[in-house]
Amino acid sequence: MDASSPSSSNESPWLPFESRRRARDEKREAVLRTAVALFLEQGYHGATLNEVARRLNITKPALYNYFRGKDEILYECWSIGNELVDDCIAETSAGGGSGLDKLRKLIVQYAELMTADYGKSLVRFDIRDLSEDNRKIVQTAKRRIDRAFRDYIAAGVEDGSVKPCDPKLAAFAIAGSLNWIGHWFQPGGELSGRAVAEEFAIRLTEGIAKTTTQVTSTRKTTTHKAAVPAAEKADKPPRKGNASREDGSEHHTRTAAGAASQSKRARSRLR
Amino acid sequence: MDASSPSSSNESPWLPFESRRRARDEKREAVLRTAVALFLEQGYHGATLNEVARRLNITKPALYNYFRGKDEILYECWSIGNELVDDCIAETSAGGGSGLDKLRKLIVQYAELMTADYGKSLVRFDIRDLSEDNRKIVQTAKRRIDRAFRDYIAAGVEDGSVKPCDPKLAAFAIAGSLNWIGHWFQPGGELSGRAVAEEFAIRLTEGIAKTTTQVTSTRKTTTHKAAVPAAEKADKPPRKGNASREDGSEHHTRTAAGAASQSKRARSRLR
DNA sequence: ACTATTTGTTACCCATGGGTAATATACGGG
DNA sequence: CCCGTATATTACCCATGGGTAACAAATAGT
Repeated sequence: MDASSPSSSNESPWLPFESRRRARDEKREAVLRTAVALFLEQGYHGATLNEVARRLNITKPALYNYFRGKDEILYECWSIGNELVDDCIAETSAGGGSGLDKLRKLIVQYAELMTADYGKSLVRFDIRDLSEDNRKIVQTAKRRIDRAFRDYIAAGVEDGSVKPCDPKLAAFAIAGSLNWIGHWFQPGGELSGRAVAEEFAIRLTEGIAKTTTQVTSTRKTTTHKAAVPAAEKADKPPRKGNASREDGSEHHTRTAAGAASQSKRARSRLR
Repeated sequence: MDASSPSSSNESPWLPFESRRRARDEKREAVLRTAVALFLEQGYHGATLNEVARRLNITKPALYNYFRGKDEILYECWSIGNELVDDCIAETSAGGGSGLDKLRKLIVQYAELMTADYGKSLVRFDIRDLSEDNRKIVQTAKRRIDRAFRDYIAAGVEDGSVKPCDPKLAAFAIAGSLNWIGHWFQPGGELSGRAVAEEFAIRLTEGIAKTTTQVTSTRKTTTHKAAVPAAEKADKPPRKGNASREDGSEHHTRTAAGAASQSKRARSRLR
């Protein structure tokens, strides 16, 4: 299909060796991309491995070169999404600002994740379809995400940027709205994921923000066109480039255990 | 079709006949109650009909006296939940008040529904597991629910009780928070369903309400259960479709089509 | 070219669980 | 008492799809 002819001529002699590994990883990711799309489209149980394979122009047993089984594929899809969320949390936690600021940043990023496949997998897939071990990992990670929301809210209450409220319920309310995006959002719609994300960041914090967004009644800020504060070009995804990738890891990622913690693995270009 | 011969017992001659029907309906509902609990507990695909039957102290084929198949059981579970929601909407629509008032009433009732099994089935079950026909019904009903939220919000914007906003997005945000309840709420927790519901009614409208909400958290509002018109004898199927069940041929339940509309069927004590 | 490894294929296995047929039992009615 | 209906049971079918074994083809290393 691609990149077959060159590389051996003027490239490093090591490259063929590495290119094979890279080809493998790319194939692995291709499987995941196809699988997550199919799982979302037809549901985990409705989707068959035969269909996954067919869309990749291979046959079912070939998939078993890369994954141990269907449930591991599911887990890996989820895992990628989880890493993306972890990155969001790490980034918002690292950045400064009040509790409310952090909360809003997290909402923006989380919301946008929910508009993409791997993000959707976090909320659309059923945890019970995973193996015992992986299910525990997922549950733990979900608690961590929940805690991030609660912590930011609690911090906001502390520093005065958020009205006094029950962080637990407030976090549930916010997370619910955000997770729901993963159910209704379709890329073809009139709203971009980014637009939805920024709208939600305002809307969901309007009720608990103490720094009132002061909607002066004279300006009707129609809120959904251009009222959003322009969102400083803070889109810096190119932070911390994809440096260390070939840290000779197990070529199967297998065991899947312990993979949900360190999210810095800098997945290349996802979504 | 009635006016048959009297009978021998001290009760109405109709009674044995009717008591048998009632027994049947009770068994049907028992199946549904068991099924919805099991589906929620283990997931639709994880739950087996054998297990449903086992919990009822019967065997799998006995279930087929009441339902045509697993997917119909799923649909009926969903249908009950949907009727409950329809009742909420009918009630809030009938009551007066501003758009915001209606919205809050709907939120309270909808939220409390989400803390019970049949309510959860609305958001936890996968629409794709239904038959083609039933899936269409569900989709239509979901749109109707969504529209209720949007309409109330839009009405609120009109009458000035709600800040100008995009009803579509606001409805998504609110519905998301509410639906999420169906995922995290567990009856054993520290918060009652009612408490969560009333908290959410305030919290979710705080951002869009124009009238500043004085949070008097002890809001013992409206009727929720007793407000339903008694209608004990209302078991007579209304003219139209639905027909009387004793049309020997299809002793199963009406193809499930068209059952999602009329919600006043006064299900006995659910939840 | 020869060999070992990776990666893919064809052909198959088989556990699962939804669904059905044949049949037994309880029961109301004449 | 017998019949018809409703209900339940036992025993079975079988489509589905995840998973595997045996084998073939491409590829790297020598």
